Formats: sequence, structure tokens, C-alpha cells
Amino acid sequence: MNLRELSERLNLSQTTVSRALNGYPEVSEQTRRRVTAAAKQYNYRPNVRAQTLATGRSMAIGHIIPFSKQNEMVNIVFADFIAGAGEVYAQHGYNMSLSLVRDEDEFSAYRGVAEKGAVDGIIVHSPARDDPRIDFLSELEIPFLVHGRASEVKTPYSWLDVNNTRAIETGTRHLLDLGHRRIGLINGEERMDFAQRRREGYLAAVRQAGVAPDADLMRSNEMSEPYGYTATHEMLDQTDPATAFVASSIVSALGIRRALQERGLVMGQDISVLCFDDEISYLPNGQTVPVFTAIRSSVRAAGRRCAELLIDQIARPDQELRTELWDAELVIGPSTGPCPQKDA
Amino acid sequence: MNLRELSERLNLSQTTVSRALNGYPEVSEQTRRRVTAAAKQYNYRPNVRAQTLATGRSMAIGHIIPFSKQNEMVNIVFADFIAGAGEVYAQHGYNMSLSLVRDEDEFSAYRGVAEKGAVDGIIVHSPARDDPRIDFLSELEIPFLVHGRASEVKTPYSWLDVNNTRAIETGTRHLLDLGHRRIGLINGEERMDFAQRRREGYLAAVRQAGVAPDADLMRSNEMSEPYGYTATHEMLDQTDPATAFVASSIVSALGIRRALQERGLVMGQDISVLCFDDEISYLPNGQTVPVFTAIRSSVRAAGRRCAELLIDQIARPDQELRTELWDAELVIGPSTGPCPQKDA
DNA sequence: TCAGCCATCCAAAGCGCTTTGGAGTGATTC
DNA sequence: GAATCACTCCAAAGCGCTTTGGATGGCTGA
Repeated sequence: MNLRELSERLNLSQTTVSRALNGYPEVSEQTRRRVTAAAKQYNYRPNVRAQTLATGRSMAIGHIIPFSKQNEMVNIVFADFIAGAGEVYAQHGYNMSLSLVRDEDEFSAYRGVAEKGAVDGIIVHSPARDDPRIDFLSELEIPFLVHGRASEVKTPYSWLDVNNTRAIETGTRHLLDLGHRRIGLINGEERMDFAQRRREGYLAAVRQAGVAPDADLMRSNEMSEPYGYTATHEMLDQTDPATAFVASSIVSALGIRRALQERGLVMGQDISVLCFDDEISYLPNGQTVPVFTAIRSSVRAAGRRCAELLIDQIARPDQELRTELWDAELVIGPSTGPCPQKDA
Repeated sequence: MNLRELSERLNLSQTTVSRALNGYPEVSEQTRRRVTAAAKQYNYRPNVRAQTLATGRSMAIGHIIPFSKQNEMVNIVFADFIAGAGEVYAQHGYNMSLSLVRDEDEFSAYRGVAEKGAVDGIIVHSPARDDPRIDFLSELEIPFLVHGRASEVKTPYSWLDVNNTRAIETGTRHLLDLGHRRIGLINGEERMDFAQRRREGYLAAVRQAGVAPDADLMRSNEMSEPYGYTATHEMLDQTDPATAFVASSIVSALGIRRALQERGLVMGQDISVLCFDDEISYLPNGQTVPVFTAIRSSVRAAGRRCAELLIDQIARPDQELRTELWDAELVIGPSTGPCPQKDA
């Protein structure tokens, strides 16, 4: 059943039927009722493809995810972001279009998806410090919003980010205040902007406390559980071992915990652990009481907000670009405590 | 730049240009080269919306995810499935269209998405035992494939599933062989088919060993970390406590580990833990050596295969329905060991 | 030389919807 | 009684592509 058939059965024009169904005022209440009733009866659904062609809007938001063997972007954190964004899309009648593309194809994918109307807007994930995608999308003149920032990109663009520098600075200072001087940083991949910023926050806090940064105490990698595990062992095997850790993700913090357990060390007593907590739904940081001392900011909420901002940008393209900087919150849990005295 | 403009510049008809670009034989090599060169020069991209309307194919696969407060489907395991499926979609030029819909809207969402051509096929996630979506989609006559099965649905349909019953039966038997008699089951939500089957596998093994099932040793819930944690404490606080656990997910197994650690119990000595391992990329079960004894089957590989099967089904709709049953593999790790003697 | 035949190319008809620019009808106003 | 107006409705023109059913012209073979 398509519009033509429906209008024929109703002895009305396609115009009127279309208007009746789309809530235009140029149609009497009576006919509107007749039309909606018939649409329901014959189970009429407008063809989405035709609709998008006619309106010029596709009612879809694109997420383009690069994938390769080394670098996995469809991860736990991403899933929660997607869930948040998806909720908002649903409320506004949008769909989410995910395309995984090989690294080398990413640009042509943006072209393909963006330039000719498969989507109305794009969300850019995990920007690098000097991410070329941003300039590229700007030139395509499609609405887009970056989750995170790219510090070295000069073109203005819309973004939503957590104040990563301040977050990790606060967390690190908390450990310094507890007397720790050998603090291991188990960071994400530092080609990502957020990881760079976190590193800066760590360094700022450490330096401010008069501690010389030690390259042996800083790791950068994909934030998996085994990574946290291995890094912990390594940093505890050093001649001047770490007494505390700052982890960029709760996932690697789980690895830290495993390593400590293996060594018979008690978290919060022998070794302190602090992590960034994205409030992942399946891996909450405890229920009522936190398990890890953490700096937390919900990535799901970020997903929701990004979706809102982008949808607004699509609706009102003449407005200014949207930017939002969120502060993360420090939550004290039992995983951190005073630095044990060396000669005790 | 659209097709008309491009053809005008070339002094060719739209037909010829279209055919040249789409590789049809009715066009000379010379003009084809001219056309492709011009397309590149003017940066021409066909409008996807128009293309899909004209061809009737949307080159997209739909994933409809119900969401509600209680029941979270965009989870870690799902993310890995998506990643696998997405890879295959990319190879075949398909896109993935995710829609999160409120539980109560799910059917109308299927209608909306499926009936009028927004997608060429659908993947159904986490089917319940008697899942109404399957009959519903069958009537819509759109290609679809179920990841998992719905035991009580009689209509034939395509699916790919892991042999959950056998997997958990094998795992439970392994624990029984080690002398365990009080085995706690930390299962997923049993309205899901896979969880039901796993329960059956557990019960079969236990009964076969002459052990009476105990309702106090069986839990069913969303497979989060705190759930595993809480369930473990509860089952260890019973008068006749568990000596071993079977967990439906590595995520809840992490919660078990945390609870055991808190109690000063050593995994694999005092208490044995076995879990189902979906081989989630960020939460691998160890690196070279497994951490948990596990029954494992890659959900990412399942995603890839589901995508392949569905794409094939779309391409050759006259073929039989596709079904595939995978066996999971038992991997022995240090988390299981002989049941400690009661009176030792 | 001419019919027949490829090899190329084209005009035009969709695909199913939205939207522009009226047209018709009674009711209202002066 | 003519002019105006509000209210309904409609025909037809897109949106940008694919695809059907020719048209054209050069070339072959008898």
C-alpha cells in the first residue's frame, strides 16, 4: 500500500492524504480522521526512501568508526555512548547509522556517507590531537559534532568534552596529598587527544608537588584489562616501585586489581589505585559505595548530550557552533589511602 | 554536482553516465574513462537517497534494540557483536542502522523500519523463549536472522546460536568431576532463551551426577559485575555454601573474583570459578594463559557470521533458511580445582 | 548495394513521496 | 449583487537516480 493507492481508495488527492497524515492545517478535521483511519486499516506506512528523497532529510545520524587490528574503537565505553545517543535519536525520530571502515578508507567513507545525503549529521569519535577528519568535514559542510576535542585543529567546530586535564590533575593531586610520590600513570593511547590531556594533568600535578616525572612510571596503550595487569606488575618490579596508580579506565583498573591480588597486596593499604570512571552500565564502580576512588563522568550522559546538540545543530544550522566542557567528579573509595612509610 | 549536471558537462545522457559509472557493458571503454575522469574531477557522488529509491535496495541492515530501565541491551557483548557484523557489512557495502526503541514501541519500530524499505534485512538480538518478534517479522516478509534461538517459536526462521546447553553442561560436569557438589549458577536473565538453555545444561549435569538441584544456588539477572559480587556473597553465606560457581559471563565472574578476594578466599583452591567467555576484546580471559576456566565462543565471530548469512539471504532469497549451531570450547585455567574436603 | 547486426547512446518512464501554486466553494462584507 | 475571504482540496512539478525500450550509425557479408 502506497500513497497513491491509499488516496485512490479515499477518493482524495495524494496531496491531501499526505497533508492529513503529516499534520498540516490545510485539511479539515473530518477528512483527517477519515485518512488516518484508512491508513491504519490498510496498514499504510510511507516509504522511508521516497520520503527522504523528497524532503532532503534522511533522519539519520552517522557514526563512522575506523577499525584496524591495532586499534579497536567499538569498545565498552563506545557502547555506552551509543546507548545514550540512541535514546535521544529515538525520541527525535532519528536513526543511527554505524559504518565501520578500514583506517585507510575513512575519508572516502565520510565522503560517501556525508556528501550525498545518507545522513543529516555526523558524530566524530576519539579525535586525535591533530585530527584531519575535522577539517575534512568542515569542508563538506555537513553538521557534525566531536566527542572530545582536537587541540591542534584551528578550524572552529562543535564539540563536547570532559575536562580531562583537570580531572586527572585533581585525581593525581589527591594521591600526592596522601603522601604518594611514585605514582604510575596507566594511560590510554596518547595519540588520542583525551589521553594527551590526561597526561598533561598528571604531569601538572606531579610537577606542582615538586616531584620529577619519571618516564618509567608512565604507560600508554589501549585500555584493556590485561594492559592494566601487565603495567602494574612492571611498575612494581622496578627498583623504585610505584606506590599508587592512576588508570585511565575502570577496565584497566580491573587489571591492576588482579595484579595486586596476585602479589598479595591490599588495595588502599599497600598500594593506592585511582581511575577514570566512565560509569559503564555493566561495570559500575560498586553499587552504593564505590569500589575505586575515581574521577567520574558518565559517557552515556555524554552520548545523550552529544545527540541533543547535534540534532539542534541540524535543526538550526545558522546558530553558533556548540561547545560544552564537562567537569568530572572526584569520588573517594577504599582503593586509595596514605602512602605506606618506606622504613616502617 | 548531480547526475544531470555531470551528464550535461560531458554532453552525454544521464543513462550513459549512470551506466558508465555502474559498470554496465553498453558503454565504450573510451567514454567510460571519460566519465569516470569527469566524475572524479567534479567530485561527483551519487545521492544515496535517490539511489535507494530507484533501486529498491537500501544497502542497510537494521538492528533494533529494545531499551528500558530494567533491561539493558547495548552492553559489552553486544558491542563486540556489532563490531564483527560491522566489518562484514563494510566489506559488502552495507551500512548498519541501529535504532533503540522503547520496549512498547518495538513492534511499530519493526514495521516502520522494515516494512517500507529503510533496511534490506534485520538482525534480531537476544530472543526470548517465545519471542513474538519472529512471527511478526516472518509476516512482514523481510529477510531476518536471529542471533540465538527462540525454542518455543514454531515458525521456521534463520538463526545462528551457540550450543548453550551443551556448553554449560560440559562446564558444570567439569566442576562435578573435580568433586564439587554445591555449585552456584550465576545465570543471565532467564526470560532470554540462551539463559534458559544454560540453566538446562546446568541442571542436566547436576542431575546426572545424582545431585539434587537447589534453588538457593541458582540466580538469574543481568550479567553485571555487581550482580556476580552480590550473588557470590549470598551463596557463600548460606548454611551449606557453594564451593564452586558457574557464571554466564566474564563480567559477572569479575564480580565473583572481587567477592572472593574480600573474603580472603583463593580462586581455584578454596572456591572454583568457571564462566562463559564471549571473548570480549577489552576483557579477554588473560593473554596467553587463561585467567578463568571457561567455556568460550567468540561473539565477535558470531557477529561476522550472522552478517554473512543475512547478506547471503538477502542476495538469494529463494534459498532455504540458514541455521548454524556452534560449539563452545572448554578452556582450563587456574580458577578451578578440586573441591576442598569439608573436614580437612 | 543493401539488408542485417552490433556497438553505442538516448529519451522518458518510473521509484513514492513532499510541496508549490492554484481552483473551487460557500460564507461574509459592503 | 459583486467583491472578498477563509477553508478545502487538487494537479503537477520536483527530489536524483535506475532502467526500459528504442534510435542511430558504422560495419559486415552476400
